[in-house]
Amino acid sequence: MGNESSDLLRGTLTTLVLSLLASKRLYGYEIAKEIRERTDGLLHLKEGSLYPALHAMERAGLLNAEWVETRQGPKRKYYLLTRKGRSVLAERASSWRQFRDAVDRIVTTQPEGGTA
Amino acid sequence: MGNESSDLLRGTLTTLVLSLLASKRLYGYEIAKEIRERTDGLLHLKEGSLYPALHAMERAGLLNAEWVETRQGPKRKYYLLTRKGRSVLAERASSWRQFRDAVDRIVTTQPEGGTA
DNA sequence: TGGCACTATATAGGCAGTCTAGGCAATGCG
DNA sequence: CGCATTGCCTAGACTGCCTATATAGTGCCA
Repeated sequence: MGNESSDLLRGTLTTLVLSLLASKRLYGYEIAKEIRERTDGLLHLKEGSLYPALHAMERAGLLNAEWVETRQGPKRKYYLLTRKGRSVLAERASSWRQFRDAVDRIVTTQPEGGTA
Repeated sequence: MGNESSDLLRGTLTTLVLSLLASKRLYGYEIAKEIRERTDGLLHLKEGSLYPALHAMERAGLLNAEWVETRQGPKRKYYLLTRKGRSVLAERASSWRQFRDAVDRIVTTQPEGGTA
Protein backbone atom coordinates (compact mmCIF):
# COMPACT_ATOMS: atom_id res chain seq x y z
CA MET A 1 0.00 0.00 0.00
CA GLY A 2 2.62 2.51 -1.05
CA ASN A 3 5.02 4.62 0.89
CA GLU A 4 3.30 5.78 4.03
CA SER A 5 5.67 8.55 5.05
CA SER A 6 5.52 10.08 1.59
CA ASP A 7 1.77 10.12 1.75
CA LEU A 8 1.77 11.70 5.17
CA LEU A 9 4.13 14.34 3.86
CA ARG A 10 1.79 15.13 1.02
CA GLY A 11 0.10 18.44 1.52
CA THR A 12 2.44 19.34 4.35
CA LEU A 13 5.61 19.88 2.38
CA THR A 14 4.59 23.35 1.28
CA THR A 15 3.67 24.31 4.82
CA LEU A 16 7.00 23.06 6.11
CA VAL A 17 8.97 25.03 3.56
CA LEU A 18 7.00 28.20 4.16
CA SER A 19 7.48 27.79 7.89
CA LEU A 20 11.23 27.53 7.61
CA LEU A 21 11.41 30.53 5.32
CA ALA A 22 9.37 32.59 7.76
CA SER A 23 12.36 33.20 9.98
CA LYS A 24 15.22 33.43 7.51
CA ARG A 25 16.10 33.06 3.88
CA LEU A 26 17.38 29.65 2.88
CA TYR A 27 18.45 27.86 -0.27
CA GLY A 28 16.94 24.59 -1.41
CA TYR A 29 19.61 22.21 -0.31
CA GLU A 30 19.66 23.91 3.07
CA ILE A 31 15.90 23.57 3.48
CA ALA A 32 16.11 19.84 2.96
CA LYS A 33 18.95 19.58 5.46
CA GLU A 34 17.16 21.68 8.07
CA ILE A 35 14.01 19.61 7.89
CA ARG A 36 16.00 16.41 8.16
CA GLU A 37 17.97 17.65 11.12
CA ARG A 38 15.16 19.37 12.98
CA THR A 39 13.10 16.16 12.84
CA ASP A 40 15.95 13.74 13.54
CA GLY A 41 15.69 12.31 10.05
CA LEU A 42 12.02 11.46 10.43
CA LEU A 43 11.00 13.84 7.70
CA HIS A 44 13.18 13.99 4.70
CA LEU A 45 11.85 15.38 1.50
CA LYS A 46 13.70 14.32 -1.60
CA GLU A 47 15.28 16.81 -3.96
CA GLY A 48 13.02 15.56 -6.72
CA SER A 49 10.12 16.77 -4.63
CA LEU A 50 11.64 19.88 -3.14
CA TYR A 51 12.86 21.71 -6.21
CA PRO A 52 9.67 21.36 -8.23
CA ALA A 53 7.74 22.44 -5.14
CA LEU A 54 9.93 25.51 -4.74
CA HIS A 55 9.41 26.40 -8.39
CA ALA A 56 5.66 26.01 -8.04
CA MET A 57 5.64 28.21 -4.97
CA GLU A 58 7.67 30.79 -6.80
CA ARG A 59 5.28 30.71 -9.74
CA ALA A 60 2.41 31.06 -7.29
CA GLY A 61 4.01 34.22 -5.94
CA LEU A 62 4.72 32.81 -2.48
CA LEU A 63 8.49 33.06 -2.76
CA ASN A 64 11.12 35.29 -4.26
CA ALA A 65 14.36 33.73 -5.41
CA GLU A 66 17.81 35.24 -5.61
CA TRP A 67 21.03 33.67 -6.89
CA VAL A 68 24.08 34.08 -4.72
CA GLU A 69 27.67 33.28 -5.70
CA THR A 70 29.75 31.44 -3.13
CA ARG A 71 33.48 31.59 -2.61
CA GLN A 72 33.56 27.86 -3.12
CA GLY A 73 31.14 25.34 -4.54
CA PRO A 74 28.12 25.88 -6.72
CA LYS A 75 26.03 29.02 -6.40
CA ARG A 76 22.95 28.97 -4.29
CA LYS A 77 19.40 30.00 -5.00
CA TYR A 78 18.08 31.66 -1.88
CA TYR A 79 14.38 31.88 -1.28
CA LEU A 80 12.42 34.24 0.88
CA LEU A 81 8.74 34.74 1.61
CA THR A 82 6.67 37.30 -0.19
CA ARG A 83 3.82 39.00 1.56
CA LYS A 84 1.48 36.56 -0.12
CA GLY A 85 3.66 33.67 0.98
CA ARG A 86 3.39 34.89 4.53
CA SER A 87 -0.38 35.00 4.42
CA VAL A 88 -0.59 31.59 2.77
CA LEU A 89 1.64 30.28 5.51
CA ALA A 90 -0.80 31.56 8.10
CA GLU A 91 -3.67 29.77 6.38
CA ARG A 92 -1.70 26.61 5.87
CA ALA A 93 -0.46 26.49 9.44
CA SER A 94 -3.97 26.99 10.66
CA SER A 95 -5.38 24.18 8.52
CA TRP A 96 -2.56 21.95 9.63
CA ARG A 97 -3.50 22.46 13.26
CA GLN A 98 -7.16 21.86 12.55
CA PHE A 99 -6.38 18.75 10.60
CA ARG A 100 -3.99 17.52 13.25
CA ASP A 101 -6.54 17.99 16.03
CA ALA A 102 -9.28 16.36 13.97
CA VAL A 103 -7.14 13.30 13.36
CA ASP A 104 -6.12 13.17 17.00
CA ARG A 105 -9.75 13.19 18.01
CA ILE A 106 -10.12 9.89 16.22
CA VAL A 107 -6.72 8.25 16.35
CA THR A 108 -5.60 9.08 19.85
CA THR A 109 -8.71 7.42 21.21
CA GLN A 110 -7.68 3.85 21.76
CA PRO A 111 -10.18 1.81 23.69
CA GLU A 112 -9.75 -1.91 24.32
CA GLY A 113 -11.62 -4.22 21.99
CA GLY A 114 -11.87 -7.77 20.75
CA THR A 115 -10.10 -9.20 17.75
CA ALA A 116 -11.81 -10.99 14.89
CA MET B 1 -2.05 23.76 -6.22
CA GLY B 2 -4.73 21.15 -5.78
CA ASN B 3 -7.03 20.28 -2.95
CA GLU B 4 -5.14 20.81 0.26
CA SER B 5 -7.38 18.92 2.64
CA SER B 6 -7.37 15.88 0.36
CA ASP B 7 -3.61 15.90 0.37
CA LEU B 8 -3.47 16.17 4.12
CA LEU B 9 -5.83 13.24 4.36
CA ARG B 10 -3.62 11.16 2.17
CA GLY B 11 -1.88 8.50 4.17
CA THR B 12 -4.10 9.11 7.17
CA LEU B 13 -7.35 7.70 5.84
CA THR B 14 -6.34 4.13 6.56
CA THR B 15 -5.29 5.03 10.08
CA LEU B 16 -8.59 6.79 10.70
CA VAL B 17 -10.62 3.82 9.52
CA LEU B 18 -8.60 1.34 11.54
CA SER B 19 -8.97 3.55 14.59
CA LEU B 20 -12.73 3.67 14.35
CA LEU B 21 -12.95 -0.07 13.83
CA ALA B 22 -10.81 -0.67 16.90
CA SER B 23 -13.72 -0.07 19.24
CA LYS B 24 -16.65 -1.48 17.29
CA ARG B 25 -17.65 -2.95 13.99
CA LEU B 26 -19.02 -0.47 11.47
CA TYR B 27 -20.18 -0.44 7.88
CA GLY B 28 -18.75 1.84 5.24
CA TYR B 29 -21.40 4.48 5.13
CA GLU B 30 -21.34 4.65 8.90
CA ILE B 31 -17.57 5.12 8.97
CA ALA B 32 -17.82 8.11 6.69
CA LYS B 33 -20.56 9.58 8.82
CA GLU B 34 -18.70 9.03 12.07
CA ILE B 35 -15.58 10.71 10.80
CA ARG B 36 -17.57 13.65 9.51
CA GLU B 37 -19.44 14.06 12.77
CA ARG B 38 -16.55 13.47 15.16
CA THR B 39 -14.54 16.14 13.36
CA ASP B 40 -17.37 18.63 12.87
CA GLY B 41 -17.24 18.16 9.13
CA LEU B 42 -13.58 19.05 8.91
CA LEU B 43 -12.61 15.61 7.69
CA HIS B 44 -14.90 14.01 5.23
CA LEU B 45 -13.65 11.21 3.10
CA LYS B 46 -15.60 10.65 -0.05
CA GLU B 47 -17.27 7.36 -0.86
CA GLY B 48 -15.11 7.03 -3.93
CA SER B 49 -12.13 6.97 -1.59
CA LEU B 50 -13.56 5.02 1.26
CA TYR B 51 -14.89 1.92 -0.48
CA PRO B 52 -11.78 1.20 -2.50
CA ALA B 53 -9.74 1.76 0.65
CA LEU B 54 -11.87 -0.71 2.57
CA HIS B 55 -11.46 -3.26 -0.20
CA ALA B 56 -7.72 -2.78 -0.19
CA MET B 57 -7.56 -3.19 3.56
CA GLU B 58 -9.65 -6.32 3.33
CA ARG B 59 -7.36 -7.73 0.64
CA ALA B 60 -4.42 -6.85 2.84
CA GLY B 61 -5.92 -8.90 5.64
CA LEU B 62 -6.53 -5.99 7.98
CA LEU B 63 -10.30 -6.32 7.98
CA ASN B 64 -12.95 -8.96 7.85
CA ALA B 65 -16.25 -8.14 6.19
CA GLU B 66 -19.68 -9.53 6.85
CA TRP B 67 -22.95 -8.76 5.05
CA VAL B 68 -25.93 -8.01 7.22
CA GLU B 69 -29.53 -7.75 6.07
CA THR B 70 -31.55 -4.85 7.41
CA ARG B 71 -35.27 -4.65 8.07
CA GLN B 72 -35.39 -1.68 5.76
CA GLY B 73 -33.01 -0.21 3.22
CA PRO B 74 -30.03 -1.83 1.50
CA LYS B 75 -27.94 -4.41 3.29
CA ARG B 76 -24.79 -3.37 5.02
CA LYS B 77 -21.27 -4.66 4.84
CA TYR B 78 -19.86 -4.57 8.33
CA TYR B 79 -16.12 -4.50 8.88
CA LEU B 80 -14.08 -5.48 11.87
CA LEU B 81 -10.38 -5.57 12.61
CA THR B 82 -8.36 -8.71 12.25
CA ARG B 83 -5.43 -9.36 14.52
CA LYS B 84 -3.17 -8.08 11.76
CA GLY B 85 -5.33 -4.99 11.39
CA ARG B 86 -4.94 -4.31 15.06
CA SER B 87 -1.18 -4.50 14.89
CA VAL B 88 -1.05 -2.35 11.78
CA LEU B 89 -3.21 0.17 13.58
CA ALA B 90 -0.67 0.30 16.39
CA GLU B 91 2.14 0.99 13.91
CA ARG B 92 0.12 3.52 11.96
CA ALA B 93 -1.00 5.38 15.06
CA SER B 94 2.57 5.51 16.23
CA SER B 95 3.88 6.89 12.94
CA TRP B 96 1.08 9.40 12.88
CA ARG B 97 2.16 10.73 16.28
CA GLN B 98 5.78 10.86 15.23
CA PHE B 99 4.91 12.61 12.02
CA ARG B 100 2.59 15.02 13.80
CA ASP B 101 5.24 15.95 16.34
CA ALA B 102 7.89 16.32 13.66
CA VAL B 103 5.72 18.72 11.68
CA ASP B 104 4.82 20.63 14.81
CA ARG B 105 8.48 21.06 15.59
CA ILE B 106 8.76 23.06 12.39
CA VAL B 107 5.35 24.58 11.81
CA THR B 108 4.36 25.60 15.29
CA THR B 109 7.49 27.69 15.53
CA GLN B 110 6.44 31.08 14.28
CA PRO B 111 8.98 33.82 14.88
CA GLU B 112 8.52 37.36 13.65
CA GLY B 113 10.30 38.21 10.45
CA GLY B 114 10.47 40.68 7.59
CA THR B 115 8.62 40.37 4.32
CA ALA B 116 10.18 40.47 0.89
C1' DT C 1 -47.85 8.28 -10.38
C1' DG C 2 -43.79 10.74 -10.49
C1' DG C 3 -40.12 12.82 -8.27
C1' DC C 4 -36.93 13.47 -4.67
C1' DA C 5 -34.08 12.50 -0.63
C1' DC C 6 -31.76 9.27 2.00
C1' DT C 7 -29.45 4.94 2.81
C1' DA C 8 -25.82 1.84 1.09
C1' DT C 9 -22.36 -0.21 -1.93
C1' DA C 10 -19.51 -0.11 -6.02
C1' DT C 11 -16.36 1.12 -10.10
C1' DA C 12 -13.86 3.70 -13.87
C1' DG C 13 -11.02 7.22 -14.93
C1' DG C 14 -8.59 11.58 -13.70
C1' DC C 15 -5.57 14.52 -11.11
C1' DA C 16 -1.61 16.05 -8.71
C1' DG C 17 2.07 15.74 -5.49
C1' DT C 18 5.82 12.88 -4.12
C1' DC C 19 9.34 9.67 -5.63
C1' DT C 20 12.97 7.30 -8.54
C1' DA C 21 16.52 7.96 -11.31
C1' DG C 22 19.21 10.41 -13.70
C1' DG C 23 22.20 14.64 -15.33
C1' DC C 24 25.24 18.79 -14.72
C1' DA C 25 28.87 21.45 -12.42
C1' DA C 26 32.29 22.92 -8.80
C1' DT C 27 35.15 21.83 -4.74
C1' DG C 28 38.25 19.10 -1.76
C1' DC C 29 40.55 14.85 -0.38
C1' DG C 30 43.09 10.57 -0.65
C1' DC D 1 42.51 10.20 -10.97
C1' DG D 2 38.34 8.77 -8.54
C1' DC D 3 35.08 9.79 -5.20
C1' DA D 4 32.28 12.30 -1.90
C1' DT D 5 29.96 16.45 -1.11
C1' DT D 6 27.62 20.53 -2.28
C1' DG D 7 24.05 22.43 -5.10
C1' DC D 8 20.64 22.80 -8.74
C1' DC D 9 17.56 20.62 -12.11
C1' DT D 10 14.08 17.53 -14.91
C1' DA D 11 11.33 13.56 -16.96
C1' DG D 12 8.53 10.04 -16.05
C1' DA D 13 6.43 6.67 -12.78
C1' DC D 14 3.58 5.75 -8.98
C1' DT D 15 -0.51 5.98 -6.23
C1' DG D 16 -4.11 7.41 -3.32
C1' DC D 17 -7.90 10.41 -3.16
C1' DC D 18 -11.13 12.62 -6.18
C1' DT D 19 -15.29 13.28 -9.47
C1' DA D 20 -18.82 11.18 -11.63
C1' DT D 21 -21.77 7.68 -12.28
C1' DA D 22 -24.42 3.36 -11.52
C1' DT D 23 -27.46 0.40 -8.88
C1' DA D 24 -31.27 -0.44 -5.59
C1' DG D 25 -34.53 -0.23 -1.65
C1' DT D 26 -37.23 2.86 1.39
C1' DG D 27 -40.25 6.75 2.63
C1' DC D 28 -42.47 11.04 1.65
C1' DC D 29 -45.33 14.28 -0.66
C1' DA D 30 -47.75 16.40 -4.21
